[in-house]
Amino acid sequence: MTEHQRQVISSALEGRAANGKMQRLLDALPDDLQGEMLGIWERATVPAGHILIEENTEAENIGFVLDGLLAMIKDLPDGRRHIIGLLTPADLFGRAFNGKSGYRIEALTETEVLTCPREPFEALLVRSPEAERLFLLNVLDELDAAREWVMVLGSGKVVQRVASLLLILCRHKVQGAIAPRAPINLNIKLKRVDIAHLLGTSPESLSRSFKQLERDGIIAINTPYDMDVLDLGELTEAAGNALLIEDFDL
Amino acid sequence: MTEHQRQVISSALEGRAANGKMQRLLDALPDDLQGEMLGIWERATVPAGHILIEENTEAENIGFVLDGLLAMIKDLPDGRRHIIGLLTPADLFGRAFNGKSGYRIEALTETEVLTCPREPFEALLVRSPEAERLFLLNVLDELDAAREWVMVLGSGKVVQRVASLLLILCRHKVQGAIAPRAPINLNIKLKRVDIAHLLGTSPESLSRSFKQLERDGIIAINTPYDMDVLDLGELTEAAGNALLIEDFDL
DNA sequence: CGCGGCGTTGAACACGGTCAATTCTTGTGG
DNA sequence: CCACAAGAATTGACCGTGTTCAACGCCGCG
Repeated sequence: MTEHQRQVISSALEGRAANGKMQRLLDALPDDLQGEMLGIWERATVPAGHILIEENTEAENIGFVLDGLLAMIKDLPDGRRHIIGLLTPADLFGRAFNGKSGYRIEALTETEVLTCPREPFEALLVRSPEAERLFLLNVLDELDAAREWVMVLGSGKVVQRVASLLLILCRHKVQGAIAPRAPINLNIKLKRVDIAHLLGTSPESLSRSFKQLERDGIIAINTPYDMDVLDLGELTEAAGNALLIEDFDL
Repeated sequence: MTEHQRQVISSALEGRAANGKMQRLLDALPDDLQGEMLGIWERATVPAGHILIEENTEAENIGFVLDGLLAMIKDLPDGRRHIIGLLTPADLFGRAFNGKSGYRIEALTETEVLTCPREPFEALLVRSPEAERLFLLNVLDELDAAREWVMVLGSGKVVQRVASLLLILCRHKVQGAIAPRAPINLNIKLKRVDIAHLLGTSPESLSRSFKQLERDGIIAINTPYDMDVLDLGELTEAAGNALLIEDFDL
């Protein structure tokens, strides 16, 4: 690894949420591959609304989110759109080994990403079982996340889905920290419309659900993008499913 | 590989839907590992209703479906249940490398499976990059399937979800066969209640949706478990989303 | 023959989607 | 700094869809 490469990466990671994970990923690689891995990545800043991977194309790039928020989006023939999942810092996206994508990747906010061409990335995975193992674990996590969404969307009522979303955000926020008794402050970076598309509902219904949770004393809404979860237990209750409880040591 | 092992496996695969895939998986392995892989599997027949992997436990087994139908099921606190996904012949289940499972695996019909202890399976994947690659590809497929469900469940109307389900079943049935013009006969092995839990709706709504599709001339219902898809194009239309169209060469 | 599981049908009601109007916020230019 | 415009969120009213509850028909089985 050249000094130049080290600098590119360390400056890219500077102060980013994705820093820790990226470091762990790199450390798990054999020394000689670390340099190779670093050498193929390039940093980019994309504005909100930018499309990183088009639907139904063989994606030629693999990406790694440093900062910001991306979404996997599917447009329906009737003009509606559906958000299949979110990509947050430290998430990988792109379709290594996996053909064309059935949805597109779009930036919901201005986003910092590392990208690299698919070919050398795949080649590196093929050559390095360690790298492939890391990638496999990453895919397994994505699979869990996707199944979790299946559960959330299967739950009938909208309030339950909203509660579930908030729970997931909470979990993401506290990230293994010990039992959070105090209110958890959430900084939502999604517009109401986007949340609606994510939960398969309308902005109007969302608004009502949020209000209901607030009336029930479960959350406090400061601005549409800033709210506090007052009672995690009640929130879990409101979600109606037994998701994620074990992730907080209540 | 001993002659005995060959016989165990070949008799297990005899006439099974999973035969082709299993053979392909084995062929991709280096010779010396084929025997090892075969040696750890054991065949079992489980009755409908049997639970193969309990929720929230570290699953000690990996499984491979030979025949029948399994489901990933999550029980909700309010007594309702939700089916997250189905496992059909040639599907792998269990949680290699992946900790405890958030749902349980239950047999919906009498099912034939191959099972093996998790430890040696993982060990084999670690030792053989080829095996790991196969596993990775399998997980990637599961991920696609899970995301597909996310889309299906996100679509508002029940008829659309039902149509989507039928489409998926059709695709599964014709499996790469060339353009099916004639009616496609579907043999549904799911009870109405199970379909309801899978689609996040009620049996009553299901019944009405099926009837509507029949009234529209899209399907013909012979018995609740036996129906013909008369017009694949219309069915796709009714599904409302652009899923899977490219999978049939219409 | 009667019982029980399963699927369907019908009616009443609740939930959520849709449309329209209003408020709040944000960003722009005077 | 204020006025104004555009976008976003909320609120309210209405209506379609789906859930719920109940009753009925259909088999398969004891």
